[in-house]
Amino acid sequence: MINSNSILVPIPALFSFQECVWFLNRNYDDCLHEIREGDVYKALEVNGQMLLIRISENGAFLEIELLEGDIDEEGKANLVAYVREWFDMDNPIQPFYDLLQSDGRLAYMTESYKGLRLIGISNLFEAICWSIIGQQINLSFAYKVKRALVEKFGNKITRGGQSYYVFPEPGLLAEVSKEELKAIQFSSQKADYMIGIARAFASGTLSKELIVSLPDFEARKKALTVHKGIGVWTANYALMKSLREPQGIPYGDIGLLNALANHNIIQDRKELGKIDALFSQYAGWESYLVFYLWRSLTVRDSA
DNA sequence: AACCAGGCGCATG
DNA sequence: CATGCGCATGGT
Repeated sequence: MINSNSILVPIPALFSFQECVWFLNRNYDDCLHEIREGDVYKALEVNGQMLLIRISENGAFLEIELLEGDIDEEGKANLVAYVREWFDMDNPIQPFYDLLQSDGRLAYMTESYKGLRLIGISNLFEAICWSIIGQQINLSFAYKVKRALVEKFGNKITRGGQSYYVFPEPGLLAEVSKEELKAIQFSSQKADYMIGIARAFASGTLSKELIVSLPDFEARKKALTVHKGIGVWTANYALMKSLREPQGIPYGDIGLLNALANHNIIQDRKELGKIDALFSQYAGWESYLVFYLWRSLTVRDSA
C-alpha cells in the first residue's frame, strides 16, 4: 500500500536489495538497524527530530516508509538521498563486475554476490568510533560494545514496544568520563581515543565537511591520522565507508588478509607485493574489492 | 587453555 | 622505513 508517507526509489542495474539486506543481517548483532521479514527498519535523527523508516522491495522500486515522525518535502528528499547513499544506489558498478569477470579467482563473485553494494556509514563520527571499537577485537564482541555505547548514550524512538537507536552525538560523548566507557568494556586506550575524537568533532576541529574539502586522498588520510586512535587501518576504513573513497583500502586488516589467503592470492600475511599487484588491477574499485572479499568471509546460511 | 581478533601508539634499530 | 611490544578482553 502506497500512501503519502511512502516513497518509491527506482532500483538501478546490478542492485540486489536482498544481497544488501543479507549483509546488514549477517551473523552479527548490529544495534543501528533491525531486519524483520526481509525489511530494514532504521531510526534517523533529522534536525533534532527522531524518525523511524522501513525500507522494503516493491517491484522495481525500493519503498521507503516513514513509520514514525513527520517531515516536509525537503525532508523527504533528504531521506531519499540518505537511502540512496547508504546502499550506494547511484554508483554504476558494471566496470567493477567487468574486472571481476576477467579475474579467474574472483569471477564467481559476480554471480554469488550479484547486486551487493558497498553499504556505507554516512556519519563520519560514527564510522570512526566504530572502527576504534573494532580495533583488534573480534567482531562479535565489538558489536556488543557498540550496542552498550549506543543504548547508553544514543537517542531512541519507540514503536510497538521496540526501541530503535541512533548513534550518540559527539557533543555528548565529549563529556563522558573514561570510567563510564570502561564500564561498558572499552579498554583504557580506546576510551581515551573515543573521547578525543568526540571532542574533535564537538569543537569542529574534525568534521566530514572539513575532510571532504581537502584536495586529495592523501591529504584526507593525513587529516584523519593526526588524531590519536586513528591509524592507517581506521583512516582507510572511514574513507571507504563514509566518504566512499575507492582507494580506501584498510591495509593490514585481518579479515582482508584471511580472505586473500582463502582465495590463494597470498600464502602469508607479509606478501604485500602480491596485495598491491591485485589492487592495482582494480584501480578505482579497490574499496569495492575489499568489501566483496569481506563478504566472502561469511558463508550464506542455506536455510 | 591457548591463541586469536575487521590495530594503535610509542620506542628502537 | 621496519620491527617489537603492551594494551585489554571476549570468542572459539
